[in-house]
Amino acid sequence: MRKKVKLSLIENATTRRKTFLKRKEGLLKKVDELATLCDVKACAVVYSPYQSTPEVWPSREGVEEVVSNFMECSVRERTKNMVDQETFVRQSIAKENEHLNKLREENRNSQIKEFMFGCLEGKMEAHHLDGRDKRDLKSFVDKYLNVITHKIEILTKNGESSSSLPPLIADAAAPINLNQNPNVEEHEDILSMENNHQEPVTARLAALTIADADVSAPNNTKKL
Amino acid sequence: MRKKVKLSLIENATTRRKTFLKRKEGLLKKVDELATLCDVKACAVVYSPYQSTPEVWPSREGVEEVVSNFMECSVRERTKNMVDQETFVRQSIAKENEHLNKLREENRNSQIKEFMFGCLEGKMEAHHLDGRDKRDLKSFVDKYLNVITHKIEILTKNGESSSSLPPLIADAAAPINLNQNPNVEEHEDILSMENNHQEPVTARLAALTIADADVSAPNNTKKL
DNA sequence: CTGTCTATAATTAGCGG
DNA sequence: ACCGCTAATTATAGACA
Repeated sequence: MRKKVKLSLIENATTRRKTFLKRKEGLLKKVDELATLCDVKACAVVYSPYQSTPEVWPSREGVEEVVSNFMECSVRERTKNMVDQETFVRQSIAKENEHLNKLREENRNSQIKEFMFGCLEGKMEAHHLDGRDKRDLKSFVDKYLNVITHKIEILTKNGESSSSLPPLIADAAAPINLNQNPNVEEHEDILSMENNHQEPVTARLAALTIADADVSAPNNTKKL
Repeated sequence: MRKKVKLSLIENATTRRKTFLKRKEGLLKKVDELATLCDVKACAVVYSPYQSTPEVWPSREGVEEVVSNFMECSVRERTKNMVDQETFVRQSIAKENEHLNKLREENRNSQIKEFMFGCLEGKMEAHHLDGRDKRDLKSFVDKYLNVITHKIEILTKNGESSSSLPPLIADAAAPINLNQNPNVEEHEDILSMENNHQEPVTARLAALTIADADVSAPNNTKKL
């Protein structure tokens, strides 16, 4: 499997040169596209140990024009929209961290959902929940129940006001029969629940609501 | 389906601005990566109507350093590795055309293969072949037959010299029975034929070889 | 307009010739 | 070294908030 390259100096000289040539190509293409699509003046200068003279885009004159315009600004002006490399990298890192946190969030949510549905199939014993897990699970179950309750209300009202649509949903007190499809791999997202699991699940969910999901000392250990 | 953007000035100003912002980001990131991965000095200057001062990477000093190095070269030197935009675009077009031709080639090959296998299932009547089609089909069939013949030779020799491996392939003179799997969708590539179709097909293919695949006036019409 | 999301297009790392 | 290929990563167009 192709590995995701680490963003740091490529040690192997052959590889480094190859990468350089490929990426320089790509870069010049990007500059060209940017200029063409958006009608802006731009230039790039790349100064490598592989060629005695720097390579530039779009042409010597083009570079000189852009650069002289740049040089004409006062230093104050020049500095205004400037991104120095350190700031740039810091910003990139910040962005990546944000993204990472989002992924962690998603991941945790999936685990909780997985666990919740696992419980409904009676596989509760395998996990040890700490305080945070319990709190999050409770809030997840609550959210789920709210959605279901809301749906039931809507549909009940519809069923009463207009008998033309047959009630789509079983009464919440109806007997529960979950295991008809015992190996469900994907559980639908709670916010986009269509019409699969939610009806007969209700009562069980309510029963499942964790009794002591309260206030143990906050504990950030991630295991769930 | 997201459409492949046409490489020309974006008419809609809002879209153009959005594209500009996104692509400028991407571009600066690429410059950063190139410099980091390959340890080269590089800079980019983008001069847009959206900001009063040009945006640069990696920093004012960085740009000035790279640019002054550039300016120090004699004009002759400067011009050496220069790519002016016109040449650049011409090269891009040439490359794209090459690619296009390769795709045409592939496409034609697929059609011929498709047709050949179609014939083996008796669906020959639907097509009208011109001279070129016939020639290409003949050469395709010949190639195919060569591969098969070669395989048979190899395997026959193996079978004789060492009876430990049972012959994997039927004798070419054996009765033909193609239609056991009548709706084959994918035919394996002729160069990587493993062990599916080729054996019983041989004799039929030979019989199919187009009688008059010869020398009608060259005709470039593409229909097959 | 500015930002987020997602499906698709584009780039490119690693490999084999 | 340089090409071409393909599978993987990355960029981004377009839709939406």
